[in-house]
Amino acid sequence: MGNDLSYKDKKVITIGVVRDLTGLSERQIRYYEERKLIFPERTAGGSRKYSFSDVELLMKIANKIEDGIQTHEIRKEMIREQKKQNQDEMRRKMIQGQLNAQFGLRKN
Amino acid sequence: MGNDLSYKDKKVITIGVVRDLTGLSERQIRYYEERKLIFPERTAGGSRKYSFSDVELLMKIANKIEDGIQTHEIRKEMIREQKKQNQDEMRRKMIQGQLNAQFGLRKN
DNA sequence: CGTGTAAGGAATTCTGACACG
DNA sequence: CGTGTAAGGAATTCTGACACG
Repeated sequence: MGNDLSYKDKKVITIGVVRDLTGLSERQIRYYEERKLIFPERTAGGSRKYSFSDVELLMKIANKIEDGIQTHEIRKEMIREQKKQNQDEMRRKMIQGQLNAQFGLRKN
Repeated sequence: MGNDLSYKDKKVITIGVVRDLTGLSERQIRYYEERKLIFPERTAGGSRKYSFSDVELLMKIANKIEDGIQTHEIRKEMIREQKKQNQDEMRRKMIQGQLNAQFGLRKN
């Protein structure tokens, strides 16, 4: 079933609150976006909006940076993980598709 | 076990986003606070912060207002519900206490 | 009673740049 | 490379008040 995109992934938190939640500076938070590690949405007026998932991700990123890993490396890691997840999702869907074809109408 | 106070109840959403999420005006949102129906937290600078629960509650409130119910009535309803919940919680705890006393150490 | 609005000010956020290392 | 900072401007939010009904 398609994930609800419930609270955890809704982009509703402005950068100031994210700063307070993570302890990072706004500069850092914006920089990680520049390096394509994080992707906030924007309000009509142009302010960034983050989700709780983003907040968690930011803390993971901050930890890696503290360990001396560069943003470029972090990005590659993230892309790798993303690919893997996509594959898993693909497999899951294909198997479900097979089952549906043979035993019918269980709507994904 | 004490609820995690996870995403749903964390006060992190500024009034502008709440406005967009609920379709209410900022005026309405602030007024319902004045009438003690909703209790946002504040940032260091004094801006209001709401939770997803608050957003849901606001929409319920808005529905009741549309039905012609006055804020004072809504407040009484809410207090009634709150009392009931407290009682239920109290009973639950007492029963748990009894069980612990007789059969020991299952930590709530 | 519930809501809109104009008013003035303060807090928030934005971008692009310079600095350091 | 990652981060701090001062700069100027725009968007956001706040409060108290007047208005209407």
